[in-house]
Amino acid sequence: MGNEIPDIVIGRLPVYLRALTYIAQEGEKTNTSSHELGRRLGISSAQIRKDLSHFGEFGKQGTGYHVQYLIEQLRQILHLDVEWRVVVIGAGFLGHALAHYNGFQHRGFDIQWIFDNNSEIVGREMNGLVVQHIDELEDTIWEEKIQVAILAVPAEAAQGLTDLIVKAGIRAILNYAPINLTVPDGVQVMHSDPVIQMQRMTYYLVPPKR
Amino acid sequence: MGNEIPDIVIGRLPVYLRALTYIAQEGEKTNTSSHELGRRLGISSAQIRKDLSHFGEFGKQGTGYHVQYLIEQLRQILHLDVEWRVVVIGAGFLGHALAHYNGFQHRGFDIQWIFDNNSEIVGREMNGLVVQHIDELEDTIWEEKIQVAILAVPAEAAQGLTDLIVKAGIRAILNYAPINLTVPDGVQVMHSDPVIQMQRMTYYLVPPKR
DNA sequence: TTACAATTGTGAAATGTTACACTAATGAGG
DNA sequence: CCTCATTAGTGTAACATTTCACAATTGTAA
Repeated sequence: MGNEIPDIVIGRLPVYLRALTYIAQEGEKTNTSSHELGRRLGISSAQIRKDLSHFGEFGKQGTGYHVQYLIEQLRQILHLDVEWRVVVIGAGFLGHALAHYNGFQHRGFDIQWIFDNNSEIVGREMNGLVVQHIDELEDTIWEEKIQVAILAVPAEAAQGLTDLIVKAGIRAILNYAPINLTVPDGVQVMHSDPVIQMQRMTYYLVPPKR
Repeated sequence: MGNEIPDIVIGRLPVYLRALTYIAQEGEKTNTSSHELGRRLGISSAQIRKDLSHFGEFGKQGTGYHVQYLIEQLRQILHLDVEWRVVVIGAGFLGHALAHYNGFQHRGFDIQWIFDNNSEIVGREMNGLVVQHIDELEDTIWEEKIQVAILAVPAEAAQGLTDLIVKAGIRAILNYAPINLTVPDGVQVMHSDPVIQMQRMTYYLVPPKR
């Protein structure tokens, strides 16, 4: 008991949650099984059962899992039963896209601020948000007790801003800058560099002849 | 001999490559070591050496790795010695951001086409590219022998388009739609749903009291 | 009421990954 | 030439993750 739950298990839970949400939306079934989930996700049913078993017994032999109940349980486990307020840092093309993406809503996140250092962009309106000057970033995080940030700035600026926002209280960073960030223990970072992901795929491809 | 190289090893190579590129740009050293790389990336030096040893002997005892040489070797391993031509599917806010991102250049990728089904967007110019109608997608992939695609469309459209582009010859897909794609064997897919990444982090955070 | 198909949760086995610890090579400095 | 600090590559041990396989439970249908 009291074992650490592997990171890799945590990483799959949001995927399960997303798949369950689709099943719920389809509205055809109130129940599902590890086999169905596994088939949809390309994961073995045993792994899904094992993963869930770290947190409790959510299913029923013979009938499987009640979709809505499992969704609620997963949301609790992942701390998504409250809505996390998020700052976006950088209002260039990517920040602009993030501000306009409505997929955060209903999945646990609410983008409430967007910042940039470019005075031509500051003050502009993006999907209901007004771009703030980056000088106000530190105070905003501090005063509003924001814990989650999305970094959408050039690589050169990323580490400096990271140090600043961590000092101000940020505890989770989704980083789009193509650079490896260094953060203190206890601060979560996820990296999202599209080129890294594409380079990972080309290894398996046969290069074009030209 | 002839062993399969683990996916997880392949996944780290692009990260090594990116770090080496920064070291090369800094221009202060022509050589580096597994220890330095590890320190920068938060990875153990033993792991870096082990990973590289799958592909050959690139270093020299006592002196480490020649940065430029290792960069070239990694680019070859990852099939980045030719430039991959890429189609972006979806010219909404995200597609727009991708079209304007110049970070693909010099890292092995060249976005040459962008498609959308919205006639109000088709014909618009984005960073030198003209948005094409999605009806031309299949023929373009086929005729130009494109193997890499970035999907930036709503979830509802993603699987249908995936089936279409795979049939047309696409072999690697970077998917931004918040849905799990099903593809035939031999087709690579990487998923990039920001919400999944954020949900993974909130598990480790203490939720705000409100 | 009984038989049966479906399904979970889980120990144990199998497989995969990382870390350790050591040998051998290298170059710098005396 | 010798010594020493540095470092790669690697076999093996330690650790982590996945898969297997099965008992137990459930609901359905005869």
